[in-house]
Order: sequence, then C-alpha cells, then structure tokens
Amino acid sequence: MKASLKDIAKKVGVSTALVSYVINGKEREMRVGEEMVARIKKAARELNYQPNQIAKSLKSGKTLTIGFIVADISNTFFANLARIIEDEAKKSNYTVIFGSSDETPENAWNLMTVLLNRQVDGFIIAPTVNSEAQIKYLQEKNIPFVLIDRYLPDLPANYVALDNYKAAFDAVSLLIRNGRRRIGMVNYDTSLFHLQERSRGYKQALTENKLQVEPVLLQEIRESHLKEDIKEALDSFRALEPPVDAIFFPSNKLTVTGLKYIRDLKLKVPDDIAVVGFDETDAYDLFYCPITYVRQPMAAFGKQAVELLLKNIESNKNITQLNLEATLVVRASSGGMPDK
Amino acid sequence: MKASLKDIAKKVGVSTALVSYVINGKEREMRVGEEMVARIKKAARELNYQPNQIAKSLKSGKTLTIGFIVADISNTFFANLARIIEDEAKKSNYTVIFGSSDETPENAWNLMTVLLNRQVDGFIIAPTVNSEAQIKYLQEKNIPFVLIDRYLPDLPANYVALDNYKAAFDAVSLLIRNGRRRIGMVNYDTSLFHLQERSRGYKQALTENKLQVEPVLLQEIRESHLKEDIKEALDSFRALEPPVDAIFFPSNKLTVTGLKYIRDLKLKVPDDIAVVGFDETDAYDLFYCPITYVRQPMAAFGKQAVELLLKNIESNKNITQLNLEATLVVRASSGGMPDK
DNA sequence: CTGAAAGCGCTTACAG
DNA sequence: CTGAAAGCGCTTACAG
Repeated sequence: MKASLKDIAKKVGVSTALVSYVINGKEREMRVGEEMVARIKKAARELNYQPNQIAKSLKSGKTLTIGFIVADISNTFFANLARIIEDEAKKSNYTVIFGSSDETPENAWNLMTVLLNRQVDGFIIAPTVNSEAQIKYLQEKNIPFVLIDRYLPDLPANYVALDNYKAAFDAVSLLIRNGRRRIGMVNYDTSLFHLQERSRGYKQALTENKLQVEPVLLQEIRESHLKEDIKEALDSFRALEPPVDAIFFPSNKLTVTGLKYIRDLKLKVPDDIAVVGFDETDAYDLFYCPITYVRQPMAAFGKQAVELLLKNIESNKNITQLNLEATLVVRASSGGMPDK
Repeated sequence: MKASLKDIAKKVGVSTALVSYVINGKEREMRVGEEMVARIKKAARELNYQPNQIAKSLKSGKTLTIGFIVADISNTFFANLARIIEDEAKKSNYTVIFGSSDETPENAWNLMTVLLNRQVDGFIIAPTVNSEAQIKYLQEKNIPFVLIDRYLPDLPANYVALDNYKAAFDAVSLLIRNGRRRIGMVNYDTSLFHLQERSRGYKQALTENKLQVEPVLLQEIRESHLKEDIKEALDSFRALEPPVDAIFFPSNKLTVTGLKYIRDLKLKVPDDIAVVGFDETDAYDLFYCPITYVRQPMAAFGKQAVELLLKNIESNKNITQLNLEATLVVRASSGGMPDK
C-alpha cells in the first residue's frame, strides 16, 4: 500500500541507500549523478512516497516528540499552554503527546512510563504533589525535561515558572493601596510549592503594611470539595468582626468558583468586597464588575519551555530556572478609582 | 543505557525470541519451562526492562496512537473533548497526538501528513472548511478516521456530531414561547455545515411559528473580525423598528463576545433582550443574569468517537453517523418565568 | 558515483 | 521446549 524506499529503489533499479541519500537531500554530499537524482525524485513523486517516521526513529533514536504532562488538559490554563507549546514545537518539527495526571503522582508515573516507552525525546511537565521520585528518575536516566508552572524548590532542575511570590505580593499590595484592611485569601490546602509561594506573597504584603496576618484570613481548602469549601471559607470571612473587605484568589478555578458564590450572595463587588483573581478567562470579563487579575505570561512560558527543552535534548546542558514576571491587570473589582 | 531484549537474553544466556515470549505473556502458549520463565522475569526486573514501543510499532504496523486534529486546542470546546478522548483512548492503551489547524485546510493537510508519517492508527478530526480533498484522501488510502463535531453532508464517512438543526430549533422555540417576536441570530459567515444547520433550525422555528424570516435578523459575520462584526450586528439589531428582543448565538465564542458587548451597552438581559447561547463555559454562570444555553453532550462525543475509531481500526467496517441530541439548559437569560 | 551489508529493537513463523 | 533467521523501513559507514 504505502510506498517505501525499497519500492522506489526497485522502480528505478538502484539500491535503497542511494534513494535514501537523495530523499534526504544528501545528493551533493554523496555526489549522486544529476540524472540519477532526477529519476529518483520522479519515482518518489509518482509513488507519493512518505517516509516512515517510526523506522527513522528506530534508527536514529530520536522521535521528534515531546511529552506534555499536565494536571488536566481541559483546564484553560493548560489548554492555552498546550496550544503555545504545539506551535513552538512545530517550528522544530516536533510533535506533542499530552497526558493528564489529575494531580496524582501515580497517574503521572504511569503517563511518564507510557511516553518513555514511546521514546519521547523529552518532557514538559507540570509536576503534581509528591513527584520528587519521578523527577529524580528522569534525572538519573538523563532524560531531558523542563518543569512548567510548578517546580520543586530543592531539586536542581530546569523550570519555567512565575515569580509567584511577587505576583501575590503585588496583587495584595494593590488591595491595600485601595484602602482595604481586612484582606482574605482562599488557597488550596496543598504542598504545591507555587501555591505556597502565593500565600507567602500575600502574608508579606500584609506584614510590610503593618497589617495583622491572622490565620482566619488565609483559608486553605480542599480541591476535591472546591465548591463546598469555598462557601464555607467565604461565610467565615463574612462572619468576622469586622468582616473581610477584599479577597485574593490565587488560581482561575478558585476565582471563578468564589465569584459564583459571591454572586449568589448578592454581595456588591467592589463596594462590599473587592476581588483580585488569577489567570485569564472570559468569565472575568462577563462578571458584572470586571475582575482585576494576575495575568501569567503564557506565551513566554510555552516558548521558553520548548526552547529550553530542545536545547537540553541536543546536548544535556546546565540547568536553567526561570521565574517570569506576572502582570497585574487592574480593573474595577479591586476597588480604588481606576480612572477611565 | 536502556535495557533491550537482547540484554536480557545475553544475561540469561538464551535467545531473544524466548525473552520476547515470556515478556509478552506467551510462556504457556510456547510451553516455556517454568524455571526459565522465572529467570527471564527476574533478569527483566533487574535490568528494569521497558519495551521500546517504536520497535514494536515498526514490526506490527500499529502505533496505538490516535491523531486528533481540531481547529484550536485552546478553545474550551476542543480542550474538553481532548480530555475525554484521552481518557477513553487510554482504556485501550492508546495515546493521542493533537494538532490545531486554525480552521485552514492547508494546516489541516500538513498536520495530517505529519501524523501519517508518524503512523498514527487513525484520526479523530473536526474538519475545517474545504477539507473534502483531505477526507477523500483518507478514504482512498483506507485510513480509519471519524469526524467529530462537524461533518460533510455529502460524504459518506463516520461522524459523531450534534443534531444541530434540532438544537437550534429548540433554542429559538423557547424564545418564542417566552413571548419574543423579534429574534436575531448572529452566526459565522461560513460554509461549515454544522453552523448552517443551526441557522436552518433558527429559520424553521420562526417559520413554524408564523414569524417572518427577515434577512436582517440573521447576521453572518467574519470569524477573523469577531469583535467588530458582532458589534455591528448588534447595533443593526437595535436600529430595527421594532428592535430585536432576543438573540441566539450558535457558538461559545459568539456568545461570550456578544455578551461582552451587551454588557458594555448596559442592556438588561432578559428584559431588554433575551439571550440563548451555545456550549458550556464558566462565563455563562458569572454573567449577572445566568445564561440559557445549548449544552452539547461532550462526554458522549468523545466516547463514541473513540469507540467508533477503534472499531474501524481493527476492521474497517461499515459507516456510522451519529447525530446526538443537545440539552437546552434553561436559566434566566431566555426570559419567561423559569419557575424556581 | 553506487551497492552490499549491518543494525536500530522487536516479533514470529520455521526447524529441530 | 528453545534457537537461528528473516523482516518491519530506514540510515550509514565501508568498499569498490
């Protein structure tokens, strides 16, 4: 059915070696006769020859494939990243296989194994909790990878992430400048370092402004019970005396879920309560009061991650760790007087 | 570095054939000695043997890989589909490679070629406009594929899609039942069949209710100039005498973009204007008036598509065409009195 | 300038 | 019960 090098060779009456040379543009290097080149190219065209990448890979040990392991590809954050990585990889003739770990290290291991068996040339990974062993395995085996969005603070490994501390610090500082004094934060109860950094930025912003870092103001909830727990958290914020006058949500899901409840409560944003969210989504624009949010540099994440990975694939170099800056997109929900 | 069958064979002092048999669980079938089996398994474990899927694929002609070609993987609709397809494929040990065509047939062709060279076993494709040639090519080459979300009406091919006509008909009928009489629709100016079907459903609903199908009420806009064109369309709706009192948006992007403008205009939904949207997104929940929308059966789309594809891969069977039913999720934006 | 040969890591008839 | 051999489709030293 599908034509192979051998078919072309037979048709022209030469060896497959010769065909391979001209198909791969090595006719000069190998000083193949002009007329020969023409005949081979013609035959290739006639047979509609398409190289079998699998056979090439077996020989070369390179598959030109990147494994992209995320928590959930349907999350807008990762879906956006996927698109950027796809485009960037394509420029170097790489293709990407993705897998969703659902935040469990077991799934992440399984995915990694499957992709390793498929001989991916490297990985871009948003590591789950407890993935130290997995990362170390890759390091021991000398398999190129770069972490994205998240990273493990004590592990020397390539990563492209946000300056989470500063992003949170800036977000909360804005709320303080806008006159808020009882600022709550709802984060996940997690050991994920990047989320802890966001909490740290929040606390530091309060401290530097001489505000008390009260434990009740930083609620840590279960991702598995997002909806219920967020309600409880917001309810407890409102029960305080005086109640919370601003909330910082450090992820897109937290923000969206929080806003839904705020709407159900009929609270007025920003008058009753100011809000700063995280990540970009259409939902922020459609809320009655446009939401101020921390925008992550998605395009840079994707580009840098691919670039770094490809560099590592061609020669396992030194480690690069990138903490990119977020942009605070200020709109009405954070209070103050956005002049416009 | 990585252990191969040969390494195990050498270590145990047997042929690779034997190793292959026991690794693949054919020891019974081949009546391999019990002690031999134990020694081989032990060696495999010690060498941490992982089969090279590429080599297997070259031999078997099967890669256990599905190519998933969509317009844009970062669109929530396709991202959600991707996740479902991933999970479903995994159950059968399939992996998925995705590619975004950006709605251009050239990109779609290129993607298909790249994935074909990588010997994917089959495709799940959301075809772009003018992709007839591409689809026919797959058919001629006898390459398994199933279309998803969209399909070409005249081409006998597997597909899993929505009953678009009925979905639109039901959505518009609801608006009519709720007393709306000047119902506008903003669709893309496209030859994409599934979108035309949605327009047809709209028109038919008007006709059956003895409402005039006025051309000004059905605006067809350019996807490339979504924002500007949607403003123009809505402006022209409002300039009518009497003005439009309801709008049906037949896609998520159209709905979200339309709602943004409606909010800027400070129109009251549903009092000034009722709205029915398409697809599911958080944004619909955060709008001040929860949006009534046509929900597509995403899980069924993904499952059926994979199931159909795998069936076709194992034996290129007869053609199956599925038009699944949408669910109209009725909330406040469509007017009327949702009793709750 | 061109061909024969080996090999990438696996599987699978075929012998014995 | 086990091994030698061929072959999947390609590439690449090595000869000549």
